[in-house]
Amino acid sequence: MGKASSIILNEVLKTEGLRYTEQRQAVWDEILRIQDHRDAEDIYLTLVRKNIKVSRATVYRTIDVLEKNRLVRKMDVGDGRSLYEPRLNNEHHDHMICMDTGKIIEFYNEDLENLQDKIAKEHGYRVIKHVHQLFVKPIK
Amino acid sequence: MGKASSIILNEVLKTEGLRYTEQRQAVWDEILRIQDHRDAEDIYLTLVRKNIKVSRATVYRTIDVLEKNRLVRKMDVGDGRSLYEPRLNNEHHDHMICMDTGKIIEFYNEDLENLQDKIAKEHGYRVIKHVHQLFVKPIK
DNA sequence: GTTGTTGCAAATACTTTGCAACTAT
DNA sequence: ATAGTTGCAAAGTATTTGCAACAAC
Repeated sequence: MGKASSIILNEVLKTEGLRYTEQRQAVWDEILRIQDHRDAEDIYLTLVRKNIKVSRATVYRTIDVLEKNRLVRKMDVGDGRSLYEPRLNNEHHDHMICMDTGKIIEFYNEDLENLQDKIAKEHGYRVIKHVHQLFVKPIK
Repeated sequence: MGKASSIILNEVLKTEGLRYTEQRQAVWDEILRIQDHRDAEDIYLTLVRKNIKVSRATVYRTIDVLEKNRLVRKMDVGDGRSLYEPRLNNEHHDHMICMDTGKIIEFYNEDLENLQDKIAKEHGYRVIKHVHQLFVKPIK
């Protein structure tokens, strides 16, 4: 990947007091390259096929760091594993999952966000984060 | 449990072409008894402590049947396991999870439901089910 | 050179499954 | 009698961890 991705990564590693390694860069590059929702195994296998020396353990460990530093977003599909996607800017979105095709559509709706805050507030809480997934089927 | 719970269960078993057994009744009774969000292990252990002859396998198998027939609702907390709660009527609700205490608050908001339908529709889909969890902290 | 990082394989946590014994009908 | 159900232990799936070899600084 380009220079940009290593600058971003380096910044995160510095704030965490961690070292820069090929493996960490490779995992981050791979997540950036295909900006889709992928599981750890998929990322691992893609790297292995590219002859990059990396292990599953390192993939998981790196994703943890990236997630903690908001470079990666983790999402739970409900079938055991987790999917990951890059957080390019700080844009937030929720997911619609097509039950027929498995396609994942991202959406964002301001009213929805506000409504959640309002509901939480009515109960004396404030929303720190949320999980919102619509399992849908095509109309017709 | 009373007669009511076995009538409900029997109906489900009949539509599924399954037999009525002590174990299935015991699992369903236990879920009904404590109407809270509990994991499979908790349900299993409670039954064992009551000297009811049941296995983990049967607990999981029974929950599957109950879930498929909408007597039980499954919810994913995101930490690996699933929590289950009875679906007494057909009432639907979402969850607010307190990040400080782990307390789970149920909520239902009509506007929220409608908004989701509207968003899906705009993308050419209709919502079959959804997962909506707010991870919250107390105000002040 | 020191300390963090890696890969490996074993461990973990939750859930599912094959199969022989058992039980509802 | 027969076909479905159970318990057990083994297998499965996704992820985490201990540790010795290795690499970054």
